[in-house]
Amino acid sequence: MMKASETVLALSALAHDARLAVFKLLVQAGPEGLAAGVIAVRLEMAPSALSFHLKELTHAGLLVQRPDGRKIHYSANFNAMTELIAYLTENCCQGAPCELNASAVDCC
Amino acid sequence: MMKASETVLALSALAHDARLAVFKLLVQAGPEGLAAGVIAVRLEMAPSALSFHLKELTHAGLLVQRPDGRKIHYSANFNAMTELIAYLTENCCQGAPCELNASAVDCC
DNA sequence: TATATATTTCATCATTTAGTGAAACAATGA
DNA sequence: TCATTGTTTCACTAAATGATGAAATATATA
Repeated sequence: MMKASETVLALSALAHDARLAVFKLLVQAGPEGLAAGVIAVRLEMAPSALSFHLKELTHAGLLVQRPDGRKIHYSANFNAMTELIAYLTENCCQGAPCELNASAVDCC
Repeated sequence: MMKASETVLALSALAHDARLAVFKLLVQAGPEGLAAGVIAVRLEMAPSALSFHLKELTHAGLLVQRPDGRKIHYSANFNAMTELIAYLTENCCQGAPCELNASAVDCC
């Protein structure tokens, strides 16, 4: 189970346009992930800016790094995201039951 | 369905120790919510600091304000939280299926 | 070894965020 | 009306965040 401090770290990491876009892209890319340079091209970001955001997401445990020659592949840590959602769901449902909408139910 | 920009706003609002604590407290408190002063006492926060954070959460759509005499009651907007969770769940599950852990499934 | 490629790190700067205490505002009750 | 209570707003300050471009690092290839 996730601690509040870890949750805040993960939320902070995702609470930025560019970082949320990076995470979504890497979720779409699947377990193999994408090289930093590919992400930079796809999202039209400066390499140094992207590197900064990748570090934030990785530090929060939401991304995993894997060296591949002179490239570095980043991929989404699905387990961390699942734990984050679980934490929020618990806090959402505590006290009063919540009705998840169709899309959320379909998804899992 | 939630937009990315709205999601970032909600995530930013929750990405702070004090604000996450406020939101959790108000979820526990249920639909009636709590007066600002009660929240301040429970969480040992300065009134002006709390007011700042309540404004952030309200602006993000996560809280609802209700005047009650000279008190102001704040309550959690469960629908907004549900939408936020739905957005994250969709992004979590897109590309590769995710297995929600037991606590999350039990909850809803 | 020299060069090119991929990414990170660093220094700098502007912006945003958050805490503090005083003052202001609104609503109630004497 | 005056004082009290509950909350917000304001001005100020400190700290954190994010963008930028240059330099550094590491790996691969000629």
